[in-house]
Amino acid sequence: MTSRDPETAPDLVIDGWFIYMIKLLDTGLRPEVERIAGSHGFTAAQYTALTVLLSRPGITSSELARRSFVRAQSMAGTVGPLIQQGLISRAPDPDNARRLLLHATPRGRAAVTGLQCEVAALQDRLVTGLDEQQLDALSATLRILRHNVQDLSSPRT
Amino acid sequence: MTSRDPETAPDLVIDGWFIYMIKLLDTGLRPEVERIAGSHGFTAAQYTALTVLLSRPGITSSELARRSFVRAQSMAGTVGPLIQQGLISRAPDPDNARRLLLHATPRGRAAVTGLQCEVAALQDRLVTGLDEQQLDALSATLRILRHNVQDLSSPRT
DNA sequence: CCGATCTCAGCTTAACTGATATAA
DNA sequence: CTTATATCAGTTGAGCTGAGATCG
Repeated sequence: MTSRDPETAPDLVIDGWFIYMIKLLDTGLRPEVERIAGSHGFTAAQYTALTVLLSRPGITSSELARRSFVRAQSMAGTVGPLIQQGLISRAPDPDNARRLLLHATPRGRAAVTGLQCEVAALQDRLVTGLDEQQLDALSATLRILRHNVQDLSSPRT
Repeated sequence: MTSRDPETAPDLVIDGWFIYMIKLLDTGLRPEVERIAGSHGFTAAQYTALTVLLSRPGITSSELARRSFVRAQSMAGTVGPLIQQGLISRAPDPDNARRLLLHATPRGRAAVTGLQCEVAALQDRLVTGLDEQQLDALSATLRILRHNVQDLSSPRT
């Protein structure tokens, strides 16, 4: 068999290949994540925000936005409905009245628990074929990439 | 200084961490890619499609869509303006009249060349701090992830 | 008649910008 | 006064679904 079929031809490494590949993976995963989140009444962004909030209780919406590389307005639109539904509580910081601290409520925590298993199963399918060493290397590399992306906003010293 | 500041606390590995991280990187990179593409009159999706087309001349819009994990209609909306502008040519496959084969025109190729350098520079900033071995490992791992994402559409053996 | 390609039309998610009020 | 937070309003990019038409 020759490699004349375009579908089976090897990938060409092009300029910006890593950026292209990240976008590609995100595009391919998004429908699955949306399907999982949607089956529990969430959007993908809401699920993500709630999950991050579980590991960062007491964060503000602005801080959540910065960590997620979006504007405060965008994050407000994401967490707003969750507050309305009583899945996230919001109370002023006693030390700084302009900051509104977010916490997942028991209902919010319960609502997201079921999703975690399904997303973990999706991730298992994503990393099929990688051994422990490759998974560790990927984790370490992704941390570095994340740090570098943070620096994109402030390129100057 | 202790690690009590939430901004400097270590990342917690949560369920779906890889999926979350891919989304995060894409979100952080997208504004930069849009800025680069926009400064040359393209959208990010148009730049991506044109770049892929350069490495896959003679592909159809549907095949391009499959490779990009989007629907044929979405890809048609992306490449349509490029055809209008004369940056992509489209001609029927002599062997199969219902297939319309796409080729980048000389103008299309020239238009995208300037972008490649800027995107390559962005990628250099993205992978700052990774050594050759880590870059090779990342390339290999991303190929596996891409293959696994392709299988998400056809989950059964 | 079925399947794949292509097109038209409308919808949704989730980001964006700009402007404004408030509080440290 | 300046800065950070929060909110209101409108815009954009880029996916999606559904309903045809055409060709093999």
